[in-house]
Formats: sequence, structure tokens, C-alpha cells
Amino acid sequence: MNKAQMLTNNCATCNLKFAGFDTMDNEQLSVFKESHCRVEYKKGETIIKQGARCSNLVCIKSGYVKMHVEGLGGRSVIIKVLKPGDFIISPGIFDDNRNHFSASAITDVNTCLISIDAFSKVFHTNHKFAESILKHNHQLMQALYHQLINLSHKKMTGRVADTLLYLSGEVYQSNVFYTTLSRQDMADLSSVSKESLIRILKDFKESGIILVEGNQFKIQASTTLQKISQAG
Amino acid sequence: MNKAQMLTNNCATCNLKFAGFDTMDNEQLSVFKESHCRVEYKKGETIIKQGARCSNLVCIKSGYVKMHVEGLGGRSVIIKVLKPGDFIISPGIFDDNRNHFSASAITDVNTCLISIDAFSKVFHTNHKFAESILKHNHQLMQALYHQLINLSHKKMTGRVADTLLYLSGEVYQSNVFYTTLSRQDMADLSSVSKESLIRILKDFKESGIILVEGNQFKIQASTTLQKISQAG
DNA sequence: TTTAGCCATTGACAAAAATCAATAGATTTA
DNA sequence: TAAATCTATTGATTTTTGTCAATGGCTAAA
Repeated sequence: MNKAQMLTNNCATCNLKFAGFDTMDNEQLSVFKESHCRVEYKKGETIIKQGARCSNLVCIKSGYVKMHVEGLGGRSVIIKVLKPGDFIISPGIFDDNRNHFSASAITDVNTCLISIDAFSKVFHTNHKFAESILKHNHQLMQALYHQLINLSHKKMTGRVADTLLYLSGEVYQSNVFYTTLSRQDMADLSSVSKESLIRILKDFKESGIILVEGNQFKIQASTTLQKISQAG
Repeated sequence: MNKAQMLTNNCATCNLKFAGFDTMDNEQLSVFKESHCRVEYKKGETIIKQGARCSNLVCIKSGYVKMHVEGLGGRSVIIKVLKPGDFIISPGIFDDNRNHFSASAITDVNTCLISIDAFSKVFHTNHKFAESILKHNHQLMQALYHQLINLSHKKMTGRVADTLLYLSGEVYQSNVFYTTLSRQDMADLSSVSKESLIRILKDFKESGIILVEGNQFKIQASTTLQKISQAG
């Protein structure tokens, strides 16, 4: 994403791959455009807070965001790591109007916020847009089913292998990546304790499956990782 | 539900609390009515098969259904137990057209099946209906978030307590209930092994928290169960 | 009725994973 | 720069949980 694209204030020419953008006519695009506001978050800042009223559709123009559910005793589970082009629709929108998860910046992040009102207006006037939103939802749900299976049937090594494959395959889209996720974050993403995560990374490193140096990762044997993941 | 209501063939007078029914006009109702077909399943039968093409919106007129995701090595997780009045929209509908979970009858079940085409037609012409579908989806998703937290942060006793509270509170809606779920099913609902589930039920029974006699349950100290659930 | 098969239960044991404690490294703040 | 703070790492230990094996009961089929 270059600077010129990032700074565009026109939804019609926005580079975001926002599902449903292409179903919108000029009038609908201008509803979005008028409601939008650009906000920058610093690394560590909370973008969406679980329990608070949900007021925006959040589009990520640049940077990375972790989506997490806060549980008992300060612990949390990371559901998903979002990258540029992704967006967040809080599942409370047509329901109790509350956020049911939090989202925090794990790098500096540029966002474009669309008001719920504008979203709702377009949802109600453009059925193709509505369909694409439902589709987006369903995909999220499928990911949750997958995660549920992982949690209940796989042991730690399999879950950590999954996390590594997820980060390299879907988030950073490269076998070599630098992550701003802490070890605790990676543990929350795998649902293991921080110590266990570290031990497993060490094992993988010693077996030559991955290369780790601080937060710099290289997946060397992704087929082996896949086997570990499959074996549970 | 009495026989007369159950046998009604008219969507306008259907007693199902199907979200969005009240947003439909006569024309839309007749789209549903024309596409519908009534099917009876015997206990144990598969209603929706994971991986197969999804072709219907399934409304449950009577009986109970388990919604489960099949994982590795024949093991599965039960996501939800559905009761009369509930319905299932497969999350593949506007996406890959595949079912991402299975649904099986745990009693004899009466269903009303609406074709995807009819569903899609009404979804596209009635934005209030669309909104209620999205809302339904979001509620399902919130339940999944909750389950994710349970799985990753609670230990077995807390999860089994949750299962008992769920069955009595949401499914059978009574402190006293008879379930057709097997011990293995209850274990899959709690994500523990069958043996562990049995041991914990025994503990609860010996502590006087519940009364169990085969598949007949009575919750005697629901506050205690809630505390166990909260404690993790 | 008898046999076979499935489900529930129990005990013993092994594996898996979390917790606790201590240390080292890195980074921020005074 | 030094102190303070936070994160990462490692080892030792305990807790949690699953697996295996054996048994009894109930049901369904021959």
C-alpha cells in the first residue's frame, strides 16, 4: 500500500478489499464516505473493547490487529490476527449492541471507521451487500468451528504447529516472517501456557523444523508441521 | 405443541418461533410454503452431514437435535443441542455451499425443510428478514466465543458444570430433565473423555449438587454449579 | 432363552500440561 | 548510567486429564 492510496478519502477508489464494496452504487458509497473517519492507533492500543457499545465497522488500512476474547482471571484467547484489507463487524450490531470481543493493535495501525448507521443503511438497501456480509460472517464461523476442534482434540504440539502455519500461511503470507506478537500472544493463540509454547518452539527449532531468533521466524519444514498438526 | 399445530401446512400460521417470520409478507410466506417439505427423522439419523452440499434451511417442529463438528479420529465436538422452534442455517449457504457441521436426531424429530432457493429469494427481497438472519448468526457466534473461552481456560469440572447448566437452563428449561444424550454425547459437549465425565457426575452426585439416575437428572444446587463454572 | 454387543462404571496407570521458582536479557525510566 | 520493569527462558514439581483394562448391566438379535 503506498501513501497516496492510504490517504485516499474516497470510498469509491479505496484499495480495501472490503467484501461488498463492489456491490455498492455511488449513492451507497457516498453514505460510507460521509460517515467515515480515519483513525490511527499506536501499538498496544485497544481498538474495540469487549463489553462496550459497538459503534463502528472497522477497516484496517495498514498494520496488524489481534482479535481476542477476554475470559476469567485476566486470561484471553486470540481468535484471529487481522491484516491490512481485513475488517471487523462486531457481532452485536443487530443484537445487543455490545462488543463480544476486543481488538488491539499489535503494530501501529491505520483504520477507517464506518458508522453503524451508515452500515445499517446500506445493509438494508443493498441485498448483495447484505449477502456478502452474511458470507463474511459464515467464513468467520467456519474458522471458529475449526478452532474448536483444534482445542478439544489436539495436544499442544499440534496446536502450536497450527499457530505457526496460520501465521505464515494466512497472516504474513510468507515462510519467513517477523511478528510483533509476544510469546504470551502466541500462547493465547494456541491456548497453551507461555512456558509450554516456548518449550515447543525450542523443540521445533532443535528438530530443524523452524528457525527462530527472537521474533523472526522461518518455517523450514512446513510439511512436517502439517503432519504434526494433523496427527493432533 | 399439539398435533393440529404440528401438522399445519401453512407457513402463515406456523407456530415456529422462526426469527424473521413476522417480517414476511404473504407473498414471501407463500414462497416458503411452496418450497417446504415435512420430513420425519428417527432417533440417531443424520439430518445434516458435514462436507455434503447444503440444500435446506431446517426448522425443528418437534424433537431434539445435536449439532456437532466432526474432527480427527472419529471424535467430535457438540456445539449446541437444538429444541423445538430452533432452526439451522448452514454457514455454507452463500459461500462454498457445503455443510461445515453435522446435525443428528437425538430423539425422533419432525422437521420442516425450506429450500435454499426460497430462503435466498426472501433474503434478497426482505431486508428485515436479512437483518434477523444476521442477528441469528451473531448470536450463534457469541455462543461459540463463549465455548472457546470455556475450553481454553476452564478445567473439566467447570466445563461439566457448564454442560449441566446449559442442558437445564437452555435446552430442557427445567431443573429436572430426562436427556437422550448418551454419556459420550455429554462428554463431547464438555470436551472431556467419557470416563472423566462419568467421574465428575459421580462427584457432583456424592456432593449432593445433582441427582442422577441413568439419564434422569435433577439440579439440586444450581448456585454451587455456577460457582464451579465461574471458578474455572 | 441365550448369545452377542453396546453402554456405563470403576480402578490403576501413564501421559500431558500447568504452575512455581529462579535466572537471564532486554528495554524503559529516573 | 543505574535502577526498575517487563519479557523470555529453563528446570523442577504437581496437577490434571486421558488411556487401558476389567466388569456389570441392559438390550437386541438369533
